[in-house]
Parts: sequence; C-alpha cells; structure tokens
Amino acid sequence: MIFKSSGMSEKDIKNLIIESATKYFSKYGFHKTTMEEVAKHIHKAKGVLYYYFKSKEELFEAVLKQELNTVKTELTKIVNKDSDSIILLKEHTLTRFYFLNKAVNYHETLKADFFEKYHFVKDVRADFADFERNQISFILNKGKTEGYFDIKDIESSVNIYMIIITSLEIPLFLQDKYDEYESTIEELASVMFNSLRNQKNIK
Amino acid sequence: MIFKSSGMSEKDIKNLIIESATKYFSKYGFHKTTMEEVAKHIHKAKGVLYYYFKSKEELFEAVLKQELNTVKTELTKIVNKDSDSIILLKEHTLTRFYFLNKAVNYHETLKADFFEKYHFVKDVRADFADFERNQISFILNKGKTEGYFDIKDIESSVNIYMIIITSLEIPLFLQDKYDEYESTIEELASVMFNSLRNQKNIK
DNA sequence: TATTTGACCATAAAACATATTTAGTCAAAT
DNA sequence: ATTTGACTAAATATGTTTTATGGTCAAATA
Repeated sequence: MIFKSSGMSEKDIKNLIIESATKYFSKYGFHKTTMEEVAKHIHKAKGVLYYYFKSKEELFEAVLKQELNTVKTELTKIVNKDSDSIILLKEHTLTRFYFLNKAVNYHETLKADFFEKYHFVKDVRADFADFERNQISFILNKGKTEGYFDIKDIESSVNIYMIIITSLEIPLFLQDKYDEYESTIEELASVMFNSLRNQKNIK
Repeated sequence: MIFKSSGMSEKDIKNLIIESATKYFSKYGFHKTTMEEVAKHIHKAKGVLYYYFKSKEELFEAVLKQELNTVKTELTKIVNKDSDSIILLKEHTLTRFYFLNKAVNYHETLKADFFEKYHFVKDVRADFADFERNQISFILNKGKTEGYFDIKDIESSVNIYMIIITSLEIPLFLQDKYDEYESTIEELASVMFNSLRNQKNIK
C-alpha cells in the first residue's frame, strides 16, 4: 500500500508537471514560459519542479520527448503494417508531416539552427533524426528485397531523403506554410518514392 | 563628344557605385554597410550616392539584381543548349545551386522569411522565382514533348520542384551546408528528374 | 545642365544605467 | 520522500543618454 501510493504519486506528479508544462510551452514557447506559472497551474510551489527536473531545459526536453514519442508511435504503426514498401514510404512521409505539424514544441527547436538559445535540444533532435533514418532505411531495404525499389546505395538514398525532408521543415513549420502546401505534400512524397521506384528503362 | 562623355560618365559612376557597394554589402551585409564607406571607397561624397540611387535599399537592390543576373545568364545558357531535357534539368539544378552559392547578397535576403528587416527585397526575389519557374516550365514542357517526361500536370510539377529547390536554400546557404552537401546535390537533382521520367510500368 | 559637395537634421542604433523578473537553491516543514 | 517559500544571482526588461548613420539640400563645380 505504501509502495503503491508513493510510487503512483511520484509518477502522477511528474506527469502533471509535464502536462502543465506542455500547456504553457505550447502556448508561449520556451523562453516566455515561467517555472512559476507551470507550478501554480498544478497548485504547487515552484521548488517542487526542481525535485523532479534538474532545470527548465530538462523539463522542456521531457515535454519535447513526449511530443515526439507520439509521432514515433504513429510512424512505428505504419512501418509495422505489411503493405507494399511503396505504400509504406508514402504513408510514412505523409504521417510524419501531419503529426509533426502538430508538434509545436518541436517547431520551436528548429530555431536551434539559427539561434544559439536552443542548442540544448540538439540531443533530442538527433535522437529523432536517428529514429527516422532507421525507419526509412528499413522501408527502403524492404522495398529493395521485394523488388519495388531499385537502389544501389541504400544509405545514400536515405541521406537524400533525410535532407529533403528536414529542409522542408523550416518552410512548413517555422514559416507556417503547412496549410498552404498541404495539397502538394502528397505529390511531394510521390516525387520521392517515384524516383526510387524500380525503373527498368534506365541507362 | 558632350553626349558621349556625359553619357559614359553617368553609367561609369553608377557602375562604380554598384561595384563599391557590392564589395561592402558582400563583406559586411546590408545593415553593417554604411553609405559613407561605399562613397569613400570611390573618393566621392556620400550625397552623390543619392543622386544615382533613391535610398540605401535601392542601392542594395541594384547589387542584388546584378548578382542574380549572373545566375540568370548562366542558367539561360543551359536552357538554350539543345541537349536532352533530362540533361538540361539536371544541369540547370546543379548550376543553379553552384552560382547561387556564390551569391552572398542573395543569401542575406533569405532572412526576409524570418526577419522583418529584409522585406524590401521581396520584389527582386519574386522576380527571380518567376524567372526560374518559367525556365523549369520550359524544360518540363520540352521533356514532355520529346517523350522523356511523363507529366500530367506541368504546373503542379513545377510547383513541387520549386518548393523543394527553395526549401533547400536555407540549409545550404543560411546554414552554410553547401560544402557538406555538395557531393549529394547531384544525387538530389537526380531524385527530382528521376521522378519525372517516363515510367512505362506505373499503374 | 548635370554632377558633386559637405554641413545639416531626424532618426535609429549603440551604450549605459536601473529596475524587475525569473531560474535555480536550500533549510525548514510536512 | 515530498513540498514549501524565502532567498540569491543572473537574465531580462525598461528607461536614458550618446553616438552613428541614412537621407536632404542649398551652394559649388564643371
């Protein structure tokens, strides 16, 4: 009983904090959110945040990780489907953008490439990039085995895919062109997988 | 004689100013360049700059236009070649990035998407985008006619091409990843034209 | 007439000083 | 084990002064 309630409550409080922090970080961003308001919202003193998190940055990282885990979960669902790799790649790309578009704290971290203020999130970003790289690598390999894709160098293809995908993040999410481009994102995804498609008539 | 010398000198001075301005804008950027130093460099008083240009912004525009004209000239050379449209598209893309990489004042204008300070260059940028759109449109049409490309909707394909191309500008030029990505740019260009290639075995 | 000058002004940027807010700490309380 | 809230150091915001700079213009030049 003692174990249960103390164990439960620790996790609950931590989650409550993350929940509250998510609310404020999402609305005001990292720098305009204060630890005070995050604590007040769950009727606690500010100090308690530092019992569960070492710093504001660490709290933000927790929020960001949770946000990206949602995306990861959705993407994993797709990779686990037993559709054709072509379908997989297309769905993966579309889902990626769809859920990433909602991940507003991730959007903020894109500023790390321009402003020094956000360098502390680079590990989380690198982790997500690795995750994605692995998944795309898996899909391309599967497609190669199945004969759908004609790829000499998988790693090189994954590289190019990643470059295009991440380059698009800035216009889509930092310049808020997701809605404007939405109708073309599908065609955009097609460009990518069409180019990988097995083409017998190529020199 | 009077016409010649006065006509000549007007153009010469204007070009001298642009030349000097190019030097300073390229080295220090728009905001850190002063009209004073641009004038001093050609041993003139600051006021004379305002005889030929209405404002600092207009002078910068002149520099930028000249810079982009170099790129336009190179790209036009390629479009005028009578190679296969596939070769054309690839060369066009590579040349575009190669010369744009040297156009440091153009790089600065990319900041217009993030900072209000650069909004005044939007006309020049729009003009360049139109120019490019037309050229790509021309190449794709040519490719369609020749049977190299299998494109239902040219305009839509041009759109996607433009979105990818311009999205890449920020990582390449603002985040200085051109050298890092250089070896993959060619493959990147291939992705684009492969996807447009006539593929007989598509559903 | 066409061009150039440099003193001049208004405004913007830089530099400085001051006040306020906030991240993070910690001894004490629960 | 967890929470509190007073506390500090540092960052941020605010206000003030100084300096630098874009732009003007009447007069000079050629």
